[in-house]
Amino acid sequence: MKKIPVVAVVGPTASGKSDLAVEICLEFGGEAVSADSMQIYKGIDISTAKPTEEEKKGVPHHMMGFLDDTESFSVAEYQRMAGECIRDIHSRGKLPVIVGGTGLYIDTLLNDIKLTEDSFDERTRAKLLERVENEGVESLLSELQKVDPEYAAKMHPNNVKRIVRALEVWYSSGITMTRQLEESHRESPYDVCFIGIDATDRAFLYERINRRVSVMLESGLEEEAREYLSKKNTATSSQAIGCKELKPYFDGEITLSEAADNLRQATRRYAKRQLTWFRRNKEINWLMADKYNSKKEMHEEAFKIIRKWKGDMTE
RNA sequence: GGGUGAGUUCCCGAGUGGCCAAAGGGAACAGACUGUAAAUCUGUCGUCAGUGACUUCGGUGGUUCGAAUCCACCCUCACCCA
Repeated sequence: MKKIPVVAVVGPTASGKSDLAVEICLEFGGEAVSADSMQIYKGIDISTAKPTEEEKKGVPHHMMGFLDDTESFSVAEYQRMAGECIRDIHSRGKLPVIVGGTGLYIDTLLNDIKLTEDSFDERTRAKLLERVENEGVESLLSELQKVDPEYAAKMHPNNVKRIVRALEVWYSSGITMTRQLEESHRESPYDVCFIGIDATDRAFLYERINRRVSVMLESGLEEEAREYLSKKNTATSSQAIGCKELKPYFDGEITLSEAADNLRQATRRYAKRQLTWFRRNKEINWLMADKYNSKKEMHEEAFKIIRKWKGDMTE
């Protein structure tokens, strides 16, 4: 079976992914598919740094701003929906360009990871969490040791979330995490050209983040956060960096400038984690943003990589 | 000018004679990550060699077998009285 060609633009927040993706779409006739766990939400446009209509330059962007921020979302749904987008774009003779910083979403989508059926069970999870409260994690960890010693060995006792999830998978589907991990890998239907943006000097990235936060504040982040926080959003979106950092300021606990500093710091730490995630993907062609004199120069470099990849494919 | 309190490793902050390279937290760096992932978890964190050595706790000098911890003087900061 012939694989679907896909370009993936990855990297830490504020590195210039959105920009590059738009230029790639323009150059190669593509459409963007966002791979961002927060940009899927409606509203919170400023805090999630969604590209504006102007910045999109007429390029269609999928998987962005379609979900109400009171709703939860998961990788599985992302995988299914984004997969449909890719097939649709490809069927129309266009090049799908995945852009985003959510490593889990990207890997799950592009490696076509097979997720366990029926392994998502809120009630089981709630029960397990309750047991953590009453019995302590150790009890659950030793239970996991019995059903899946291999996975349990990798778990640190503080890693409550993963221990609980492993047991949740086991009780709801009868499959151990170790088995799930083994069986999840299958032949990907995509031929991916990965472009990553990083910088030789971390400070370069951090400065960009700092600046971006200032711009967000100037563009009305405060208002957006007030509005967002006024609603009840217990779901996935409340984890987003942006509104939650401003809350202590609204509550009068800290000053605006302190909140802004916290926001910058949280974003920098996030960028660091993104880098850690992407660095293990050896297929990524890294572009060092601080090595180029202009955006255009970096974009040209990306084009070159893509042309070569396309050439290799048709051979 | 007088009085009181304080100065600790990048930051905050414990430590009041040996068990102190110095608790704890933060930052930073590195790593993990398979249905909450912008979340969550882990490791390192004075220097060098890797069971040891060396340099640190405002400065200088002293007491002591031994000091971040005690004494003297000095410097800086905060508050109070003038």
